[in-house]
Amino acid sequence: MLKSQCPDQALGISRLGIRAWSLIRHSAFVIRHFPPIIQCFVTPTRGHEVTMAEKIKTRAEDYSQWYLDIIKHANLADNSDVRGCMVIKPHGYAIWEKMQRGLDRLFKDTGHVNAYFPLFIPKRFLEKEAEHVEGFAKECAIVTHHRLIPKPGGKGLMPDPKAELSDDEQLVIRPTSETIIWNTYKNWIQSYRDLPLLINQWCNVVRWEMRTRLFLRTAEFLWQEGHTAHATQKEAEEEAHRMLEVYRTFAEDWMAMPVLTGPKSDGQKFPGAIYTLCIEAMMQDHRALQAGTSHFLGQNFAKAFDVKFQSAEGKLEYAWATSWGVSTRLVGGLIMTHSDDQGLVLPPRLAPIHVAIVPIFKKPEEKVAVLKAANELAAGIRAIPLGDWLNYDPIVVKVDDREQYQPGYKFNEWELRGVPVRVELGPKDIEKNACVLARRDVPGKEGKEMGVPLAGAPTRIIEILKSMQTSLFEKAKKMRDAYSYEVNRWDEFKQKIEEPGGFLWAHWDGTRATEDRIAAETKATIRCIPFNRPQEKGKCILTGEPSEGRVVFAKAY
RNA sequence: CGGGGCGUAGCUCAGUUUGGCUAGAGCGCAUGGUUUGGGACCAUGAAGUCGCAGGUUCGAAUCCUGUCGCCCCGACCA
Repeated sequence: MLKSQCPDQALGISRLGIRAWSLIRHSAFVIRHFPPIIQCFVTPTRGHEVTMAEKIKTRAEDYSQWYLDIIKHANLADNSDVRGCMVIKPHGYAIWEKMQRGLDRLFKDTGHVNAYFPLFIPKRFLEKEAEHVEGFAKECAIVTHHRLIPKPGGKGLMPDPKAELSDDEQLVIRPTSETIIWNTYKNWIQSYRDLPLLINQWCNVVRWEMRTRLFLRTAEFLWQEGHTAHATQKEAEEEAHRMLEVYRTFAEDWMAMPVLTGPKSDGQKFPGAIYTLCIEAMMQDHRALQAGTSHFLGQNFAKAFDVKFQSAEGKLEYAWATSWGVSTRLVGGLIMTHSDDQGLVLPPRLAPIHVAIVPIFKKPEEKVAVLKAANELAAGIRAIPLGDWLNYDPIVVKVDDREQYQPGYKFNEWELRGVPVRVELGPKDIEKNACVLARRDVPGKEGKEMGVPLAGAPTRIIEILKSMQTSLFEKAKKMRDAYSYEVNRWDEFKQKIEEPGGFLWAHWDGTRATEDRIAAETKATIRCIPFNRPQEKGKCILTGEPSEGRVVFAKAY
């Protein structure tokens, strides 16, 4: 019966065996021309969603491909020709810039200043702190020569043997800067009056990773690293906790990404630290992402680099240290926390573009009227001060007046790029002095508001942006809570970590050996020993030994 | 670094088994026209050192060796 009503469908089906696309493309055609028929034919799938499938794999189909597709099609980054390194494209970099600005202000508000230390670190510096050396030695890029010469006989260049650096001169590209910085602090710190020293640097670092993944783990990445020196242990520990709280604030209030906070187990801490605090988030595939770390370094680096100061009592003492960092990995976390199968979803406070206005017109006189209204509306939105909420940055409104694309194409494109609010403005709206608003976090019709009066649109848009910021957080938190379990039996642990995955709150005997065994059997590691865990003694999930409280296990990125 | 898969136009891929005419398609791109409220259509056109380097051969995208890169699974990993 369907065939007789619409011969095109039969054609589409017969092509299926030859090429899947034929059917898909063909059904898109059918939809436009025979709207009543599709309902029984392709059921709920709308034409543009089928087309989207050409570009983005769904999360259910292939989560890691979905992640890569989003990055590619939202124009965030490319793989480069350099092994393990990425090119961050303007739209991706704009997100990082937003993060930098937000974080930098939080750092400044807590008394920190920025400085810059060298990219090259003398190898001998790295050797000075035993645990630190061991932690980083395996993944260093090393500078051994300082000149290239033509290869004998052939094309190409080679390091000049005469320009080889002596063992003592060899440099590593910084994997982190504790050593060069503490070597410098030796000269800056003499008296307790020089403390605390609260310094941050924005820079790149290199870690020679075996397997890389855009934004989440690359050989070179961008980050900030704070390095502070204090007169007392108490002050340094407070600093480490304060900066973790800064990270939590940024993750939750700006990125709308809920995080657990707490110390790492000894097995997971930073090499050279007394302890490491972390923020830990859950991605949509229920794996954990370490999103930031803050370390209490004790006097380890002060001792290694002989950083002593004279106290008020006139005694010579070693300084107490912290370091803390977040990286472009946050961009990966942001993508995996909020995005959907249509593309990128960005929380408004970090969106490089907040509002896209899509004008719709056919006739020249319509074009004039619509563009005028669009520009006036854009000006009206820009005129609303958002102050602190957007870090005193202007709200960015784009009037998409490109004429080579149709409105439908633009709708999809702005969705793909994660613009929080889209305005649709055409002749029908102009007649009513109104417009249509669509919010990115609610896909389809439910996310659209029709007939919003133009005069009130700017304030309505701001309301939507603000509500979107909180609802993205709530949605992410709901997902995390839905995949967090208290687990008490080992078989249950093994089964849950496999399917559906998530955060497993389980008792642990506190030993490295047990942690390693659990990791070996299940690939789950201790992500965090949450500050807010309930007071509850118990028995270790694996060994049955006494446990002080539950820790959070998960598979991690 | 181990196992598997894959590198052909910006993207997705066909062609490789069995070497042989001038290397193809769709999408995208450019130009012109018709279009424009959820990814428009027609016409014309541009675009490739077949990942790279050697080798075998009269002849290599195709066979051989090496190498680089990507994806998946391990190992590794603030």
